[in-house]
Amino acid sequence: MNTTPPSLTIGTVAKRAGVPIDTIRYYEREGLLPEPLRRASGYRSYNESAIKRLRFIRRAKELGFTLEEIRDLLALSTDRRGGVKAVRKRAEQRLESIDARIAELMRIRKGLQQLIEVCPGHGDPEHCPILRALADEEPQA
Amino acid sequence: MNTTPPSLTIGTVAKRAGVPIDTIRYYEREGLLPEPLRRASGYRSYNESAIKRLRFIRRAKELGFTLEEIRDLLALSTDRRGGVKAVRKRAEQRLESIDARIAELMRIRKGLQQLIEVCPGHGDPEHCPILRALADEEPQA
DNA sequence: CTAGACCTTTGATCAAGGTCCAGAGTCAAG
DNA sequence: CTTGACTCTGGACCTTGATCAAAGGTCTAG
Repeated sequence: MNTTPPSLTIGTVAKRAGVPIDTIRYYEREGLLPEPLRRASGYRSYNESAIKRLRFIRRAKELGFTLEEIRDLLALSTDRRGGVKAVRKRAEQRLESIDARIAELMRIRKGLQQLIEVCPGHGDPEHCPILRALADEEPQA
Repeated sequence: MNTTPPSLTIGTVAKRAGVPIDTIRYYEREGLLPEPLRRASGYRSYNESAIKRLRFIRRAKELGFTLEEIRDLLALSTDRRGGVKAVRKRAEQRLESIDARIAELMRIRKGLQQLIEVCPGHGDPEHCPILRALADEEPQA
Protein backbone atom coordinates (compact mmCIF):
# COMPACT_ATOMS: atom_id res chain seq x y z
CA MET A 1 0.00 0.00 0.00
CA ASN A 2 2.74 2.46 0.80
CA THR A 3 5.04 2.90 -2.14
CA THR A 4 8.09 4.09 -0.31
CA PRO A 5 10.65 5.38 -2.80
CA PRO A 6 13.62 3.00 -2.87
CA SER A 7 16.42 5.06 -1.47
CA LEU A 8 18.06 3.35 1.48
CA THR A 9 21.64 2.22 1.28
CA ILE A 10 22.68 -1.14 2.57
CA GLY A 11 24.32 0.44 5.59
CA THR A 12 21.13 2.20 6.62
CA VAL A 13 19.10 -0.94 6.18
CA ALA A 14 21.67 -2.87 8.19
CA LYS A 15 21.45 -0.44 11.08
CA ARG A 16 17.68 -0.24 11.07
CA ALA A 17 17.19 -3.97 10.81
CA GLY A 18 19.92 -4.77 13.28
CA VAL A 19 21.80 -7.01 10.90
CA PRO A 20 25.39 -6.73 9.64
CA ILE A 21 25.89 -5.53 6.06
CA ASP A 22 27.67 -8.70 5.07
CA THR A 23 24.78 -10.72 6.30
CA ILE A 24 22.35 -8.79 4.10
CA ARG A 25 24.41 -9.53 1.02
CA TYR A 26 24.70 -13.10 2.16
CA TYR A 27 20.92 -13.40 2.48
CA GLU A 28 20.55 -11.93 -0.98
CA ARG A 29 22.89 -14.55 -2.41
CA GLU A 30 20.98 -17.24 -0.57
CA GLY A 31 17.68 -16.08 -1.99
CA LEU A 32 16.15 -14.85 1.26
CA LEU A 33 16.07 -11.29 0.07
CA PRO A 34 15.09 -10.24 -3.45
CA GLU A 35 17.75 -8.49 -5.47
CA PRO A 36 17.33 -4.80 -4.80
CA LEU A 37 17.28 -2.01 -7.34
CA ARG A 38 20.61 -0.40 -8.03
CA ARG A 39 21.65 3.19 -8.37
CA ALA A 40 23.63 4.22 -11.43
CA SER A 41 26.74 3.73 -9.31
CA GLY A 42 25.88 0.14 -8.58
CA TYR A 43 24.91 0.80 -4.96
CA ARG A 44 22.02 -1.33 -3.74
CA SER A 45 18.89 0.72 -3.23
CA TYR A 46 16.39 -0.55 -0.67
CA ASN A 47 12.99 0.45 0.58
CA GLU A 48 11.24 -0.14 3.88
CA SER A 49 10.01 -3.56 2.93
CA ALA A 50 13.55 -4.88 2.95
CA ILE A 51 13.83 -3.89 6.60
CA LYS A 52 10.59 -5.66 7.40
CA ARG A 53 11.80 -8.73 5.65
CA LEU A 54 15.07 -8.75 7.53
CA ARG A 55 13.20 -8.45 10.79
CA PHE A 56 10.99 -11.31 9.74
CA ILE A 57 14.08 -13.39 9.17
CA ARG A 58 15.57 -12.39 12.49
CA ARG A 59 12.45 -13.37 14.40
CA ALA A 60 12.10 -16.64 12.60
CA LYS A 61 15.70 -17.40 13.43
CA GLU A 62 14.97 -16.67 17.08
CA LEU A 63 12.21 -19.24 16.87
CA GLY A 64 14.76 -21.75 15.73
CA PHE A 65 13.93 -21.89 12.04
CA THR A 66 16.88 -22.53 9.75
CA LEU A 67 17.51 -20.20 6.83
CA GLU A 68 16.27 -22.97 4.59
CA GLU A 69 12.97 -23.10 6.45
CA ILE A 70 12.73 -19.35 6.47
CA ARG A 71 13.11 -19.19 2.71
CA ASP A 72 10.20 -21.57 2.59
CA LEU A 73 8.11 -19.52 5.01
CA LEU A 74 8.76 -16.39 3.01
CA ALA A 75 7.52 -18.08 -0.13
CA LEU A 76 4.42 -19.31 1.65
CA SER A 77 3.69 -15.96 3.18
CA THR A 78 2.81 -14.53 -0.18
CA ASP A 79 0.77 -17.51 -1.30
CA ARG A 80 -2.84 -16.45 -0.94
CA ARG A 81 -4.27 -19.90 -1.48
CA GLY A 82 -3.29 -22.38 1.16
CA GLY A 83 -0.35 -20.37 2.34
CA VAL A 84 -1.71 -19.95 5.81
CA LYS A 85 -2.43 -23.61 6.27
CA ALA A 86 1.07 -24.52 5.17
CA VAL A 87 2.60 -21.89 7.40
CA ARG A 88 0.77 -23.26 10.39
CA LYS A 89 1.91 -26.74 9.50
CA ARG A 90 5.53 -25.60 9.39
CA ALA A 91 5.12 -23.98 12.77
CA GLU A 92 3.67 -27.19 14.17
CA GLN A 93 6.53 -29.21 12.77
CA ARG A 94 8.97 -26.76 14.27
CA LEU A 95 7.25 -27.19 17.62
CA GLU A 96 7.55 -30.94 17.37
CA SER A 97 11.21 -30.81 16.62
CA ILE A 98 11.76 -28.45 19.53
CA ASP A 99 9.90 -30.86 21.79
CA ALA A 100 12.04 -33.72 20.55
CA ARG A 101 15.19 -31.76 21.22
CA ILE A 102 14.03 -30.86 24.70
CA ALA A 103 13.22 -34.48 25.46
CA GLU A 104 16.63 -35.56 24.27
CA LEU A 105 18.34 -32.95 26.41
CA MET A 106 16.29 -34.03 29.43
CA ARG A 107 17.39 -37.59 28.91
CA ILE A 108 21.03 -36.54 28.70
CA ARG A 109 20.57 -34.32 31.70
CA LYS A 110 19.19 -37.14 33.76
CA GLY A 111 22.09 -39.44 32.95
CA LEU A 112 24.62 -36.80 33.79
CA GLN A 113 22.85 -35.81 36.97
CA GLN A 114 22.86 -39.37 38.25
CA LEU A 115 26.56 -39.72 37.62
CA ILE A 116 27.33 -36.50 39.42
CA GLU A 117 25.23 -37.52 42.39
CA VAL A 118 27.20 -40.66 43.04
CA CYS A 119 30.62 -39.19 42.32
CA PRO A 120 32.47 -38.38 45.52
CA GLY A 121 34.60 -35.79 43.72
CA HIS A 122 37.85 -37.19 44.99
CA GLY A 123 39.84 -40.39 45.14
CA ASP A 124 41.01 -42.80 42.54
CA PRO A 125 39.92 -42.34 38.91
CA GLU A 126 39.28 -46.08 38.90
CA HIS A 127 36.33 -45.51 41.18
CA CYS A 128 34.93 -42.35 39.66
CA PRO A 129 31.46 -43.26 38.42
CA ILE A 130 31.58 -40.65 35.70
CA LEU A 131 34.73 -42.06 34.19
CA ARG A 132 33.50 -45.60 34.72
CA ALA A 133 30.24 -44.85 32.96
CA LEU A 134 32.09 -43.44 30.01
CA ALA A 135 34.64 -46.22 29.85
CA ASP A 136 32.58 -49.30 30.66
CA GLU A 137 31.93 -51.96 28.10
CA GLU A 138 28.62 -52.13 26.38
CA PRO A 139 26.32 -54.59 28.06
CA GLN A 140 26.64 -57.87 26.20
CA ALA A 141 29.85 -56.81 24.48
CA MET B 1 46.03 -55.65 33.47
CA ASN B 2 45.25 -57.63 30.36
CA THR B 3 48.03 -57.28 27.84
CA THR B 4 46.06 -58.05 24.73
CA PRO B 5 48.42 -58.43 21.80
CA PRO B 6 47.95 -55.50 19.44
CA SER B 7 46.51 -57.08 16.37
CA LEU B 8 43.29 -55.41 15.33
CA THR B 9 43.07 -53.57 12.04
CA ILE B 10 41.40 -50.22 11.83
CA GLY B 11 38.42 -51.75 10.06
CA THR B 12 37.82 -54.22 12.87
CA VAL B 13 38.12 -51.55 15.48
CA ALA B 14 35.75 -49.37 13.51
CA LYS B 15 33.12 -52.08 13.38
CA ARG B 16 33.45 -53.06 17.02
CA ALA B 17 33.40 -49.49 18.25
CA GLY B 18 30.65 -48.42 15.88
CA VAL B 19 32.66 -45.56 14.41
CA PRO B 20 33.66 -44.97 10.78
CA ILE B 21 37.27 -45.64 9.82
CA ASP B 22 37.84 -42.08 8.71
CA THR B 23 36.63 -40.86 12.05
CA ILE B 24 39.18 -42.99 13.86
CA ARG B 25 41.98 -41.50 11.82
CA TYR B 26 40.50 -38.08 12.41
CA TYR B 27 40.46 -38.63 16.18
CA GLU B 28 44.05 -39.74 16.02
CA ARG B 29 45.01 -36.54 14.20
CA GLU B 30 43.09 -34.52 16.77
CA GLY B 31 44.86 -36.17 19.65
CA LEU B 32 41.87 -38.05 21.07
CA LEU B 33 43.43 -41.39 20.32
CA PRO B 34 47.10 -42.22 20.86
CA GLU B 35 49.07 -43.17 17.79
CA PRO B 36 48.79 -46.91 17.44
CA LEU B 37 51.58 -49.36 16.75
CA ARG B 38 52.17 -50.15 13.09
CA ARG B 39 52.77 -53.38 11.31
CA ALA B 40 55.73 -53.66 8.98
CA SER B 41 53.34 -52.80 6.16
CA GLY B 42 52.35 -49.56 7.81
CA TYR B 43 48.90 -50.78 8.82
CA ARG B 44 47.71 -49.46 12.16
CA SER B 45 47.64 -52.15 14.81
CA TYR B 46 45.20 -51.70 17.67
CA ASN B 47 44.34 -53.52 20.84
CA GLU B 48 41.15 -53.66 22.88
CA SER B 49 41.89 -50.47 24.74
CA ALA B 50 41.42 -48.50 21.55
CA ILE B 51 37.90 -49.81 21.30
CA LYS B 52 37.20 -48.85 24.89
CA ARG B 53 38.53 -45.43 24.26
CA LEU B 54 36.39 -44.96 21.18
CA ARG B 55 33.32 -45.99 23.12
CA PHE B 56 34.27 -43.56 25.82
CA ILE B 57 34.37 -40.83 23.21
CA ARG B 58 31.06 -41.91 21.77
CA ARG B 59 29.33 -41.86 25.12
CA ALA B 60 30.77 -38.52 26.05
CA LYS B 61 29.54 -37.15 22.76
CA GLU B 62 26.09 -38.48 23.52
CA LEU B 63 26.24 -36.54 26.77
CA GLY B 64 26.86 -33.43 24.74
CA PHE B 65 30.58 -32.99 25.37
CA THR B 66 32.53 -31.47 22.50
CA LEU B 67 35.66 -33.20 21.22
CA GLU B 68 37.66 -30.49 22.92
CA GLU B 69 36.06 -31.30 26.24
CA ILE B 70 36.49 -35.00 25.67
CA ARG B 71 40.19 -34.58 25.05
CA ASP B 72 40.28 -32.82 28.37
CA LEU B 73 38.29 -35.57 30.11
CA LEU B 74 40.58 -38.21 28.70
CA ALA B 75 43.58 -36.41 30.08
CA LEU B 76 41.93 -36.03 33.47
CA SER B 77 40.90 -39.65 33.57
CA THR B 78 44.48 -40.72 33.97
CA ASP B 79 45.39 -38.04 36.46
CA ARG B 80 45.48 -39.71 39.83
CA ARG B 81 45.75 -36.52 41.82
CA GLY B 82 42.79 -34.25 41.48
CA GLY B 83 41.57 -35.82 38.27
CA VAL B 84 38.34 -36.97 39.76
CA LYS B 85 37.49 -33.60 41.21
CA ALA B 86 38.14 -31.94 37.88
CA VAL B 87 36.09 -34.53 36.04
CA ARG B 88 33.16 -33.93 38.31
CA LYS B 89 33.49 -30.20 37.79
CA ARG B 90 33.38 -30.67 34.01
CA ALA B 91 30.28 -32.78 34.37
CA GLU B 92 28.63 -30.11 36.48
CA GLN B 93 29.46 -27.45 33.93
CA ARG B 94 28.04 -29.62 31.21
CA LEU B 95 24.87 -29.99 33.22
CA GLU B 96 24.57 -26.26 33.59
CA SER B 97 24.91 -25.65 29.90
CA ILE B 98 22.34 -28.32 29.17
CA ASP B 99 19.96 -26.61 31.58
CA ALA B 100 20.54 -23.30 29.86
CA ARG B 101 19.82 -24.82 26.49
CA ILE B 102 16.64 -26.45 27.76
CA ALA B 103 15.45 -23.16 29.21
CA GLU B 104 16.08 -21.42 25.92
CA LEU B 105 14.19 -24.04 23.99
CA MET B 106 11.28 -23.82 26.42
CA ARG B 107 11.09 -20.08 25.86
CA ILE B 108 11.07 -20.55 22.11
CA ARG B 109 8.54 -23.31 22.41
CA LYS B 110 6.19 -21.10 24.35
CA GLY B 111 6.30 -18.33 21.79
CA LEU B 112 5.63 -20.69 18.96
CA GLN B 113 2.85 -22.48 20.82
CA GLN B 114 1.02 -19.24 21.42
CA LEU B 115 1.17 -18.32 17.76
CA ILE B 116 -0.14 -21.70 16.68
CA GLU B 117 -2.98 -21.54 19.14
CA VAL B 118 -4.41 -18.37 17.69
CA CYS B 119 -3.85 -19.25 14.06
CA PRO B 120 -7.01 -20.45 12.33
CA GLY B 121 -4.98 -22.31 9.72
CA HIS B 122 -6.83 -20.81 6.80
CA GLY B 123 -7.75 -17.50 5.27
CA ASP B 124 -5.78 -14.52 4.25
CA PRO B 125 -2.06 -14.40 4.99
CA GLU B 126 -2.68 -10.84 6.14
CA HIS B 127 -4.50 -12.20 9.15
CA CYS B 128 -2.28 -15.16 9.98
CA PRO B 129 -0.91 -14.48 13.45
CA ILE B 130 2.22 -16.47 12.74
CA LEU B 131 3.11 -14.42 9.73
CA ARG B 132 2.06 -11.23 11.48
CA ALA B 133 4.24 -12.01 14.46
CA LEU B 134 7.17 -12.59 12.20
CA ALA B 135 6.54 -9.58 10.03
CA ASP B 136 5.29 -6.96 12.46
CA GLU B 137 7.30 -3.90 13.16
CA GLU B 138 9.24 -3.64 16.34
CA PRO B 139 7.26 -1.78 18.97
CA GLN B 140 8.37 1.83 18.72
CA ALA B 141 9.90 1.40 15.28
C1' DC C 1 38.58 19.70 -4.22
C1' DT C 2 39.60 16.50 -0.73
C1' DA C 3 39.15 13.56 3.21
C1' DG C 4 36.83 10.10 5.01
C1' DA C 5 32.87 7.30 5.13
C1' DC C 6 30.50 4.25 2.43
C1' DC C 7 29.80 0.94 -1.24
C1' DT C 8 31.20 -2.68 -4.96
C1' DT C 9 32.95 -7.51 -6.22
C1' DT C 10 35.27 -11.86 -5.74
C1' DG C 11 36.95 -15.08 -3.05
C1' DA C 12 38.94 -16.78 1.36
C1' DT C 13 38.18 -18.05 5.99
C1' DC C 14 36.00 -19.63 10.34
C1' DA C 15 33.95 -23.24 13.75
C1' DA C 16 33.01 -28.46 14.32
C1' DG C 17 33.19 -32.75 13.19
C1' DG C 18 33.82 -35.17 10.08
C1' DT C 19 33.60 -37.45 4.94
C1' DC C 20 35.51 -38.72 0.64
C1' DC C 21 38.84 -39.42 -2.95
C1' DA C 22 42.89 -40.98 -5.81
C1' DG C 23 46.53 -43.81 -6.36
C1' DA C 24 49.23 -47.04 -4.37
C1' DG C 25 50.40 -50.86 -1.39
C1' DT C 26 48.88 -55.21 1.44
C1' DC C 27 46.46 -59.22 2.98
C1' DA C 28 43.78 -63.60 2.92
C1' DA C 29 41.31 -67.03 0.40
C1' DG C 30 41.06 -70.25 -3.30
C1' DC D 1 48.98 -66.38 -8.72
C1' DT D 2 44.92 -63.85 -8.80
C1' DT D 3 41.19 -61.57 -7.03
C1' DG D 4 38.84 -58.77 -4.01
C1' DA D 5 38.76 -56.63 0.27
C1' DC D 6 41.35 -53.86 3.06
C1' DT D 7 44.57 -50.03 4.29
C1' DC D 8 47.86 -46.22 3.54
C1' DT D 9 48.72 -40.92 2.85
C1' DG D 10 47.58 -36.32 1.79
C1' DG D 11 44.58 -33.22 0.88
C1' DA D 12 40.09 -31.59 -0.81
C1' DC D 13 35.48 -31.09 0.40
C1' DC D 14 31.03 -30.87 3.16
C1' DT D 15 27.44 -28.35 6.30
C1' DT D 16 25.55 -23.74 8.32
C1' DG D 17 25.59 -19.10 8.82
C1' DA D 18 28.03 -16.02 8.39
C1' DT D 19 32.49 -12.79 8.49
C1' DC D 20 36.50 -10.62 6.55
C1' DA D 21 39.97 -8.88 3.21
C1' DA D 22 41.68 -6.61 -0.85
C1' DA D 23 41.39 -3.44 -4.32
C1' DG D 24 38.85 -0.31 -6.14
C1' DG D 25 34.72 3.09 -7.06
C1' DT D 26 31.28 6.62 -4.99
C1' DC D 27 29.23 9.96 -2.08
C1' DT D 28 28.94 13.86 1.07
C1' DA D 29 30.46 17.53 4.20
C1' DG D 30 33.32 21.35 4.58
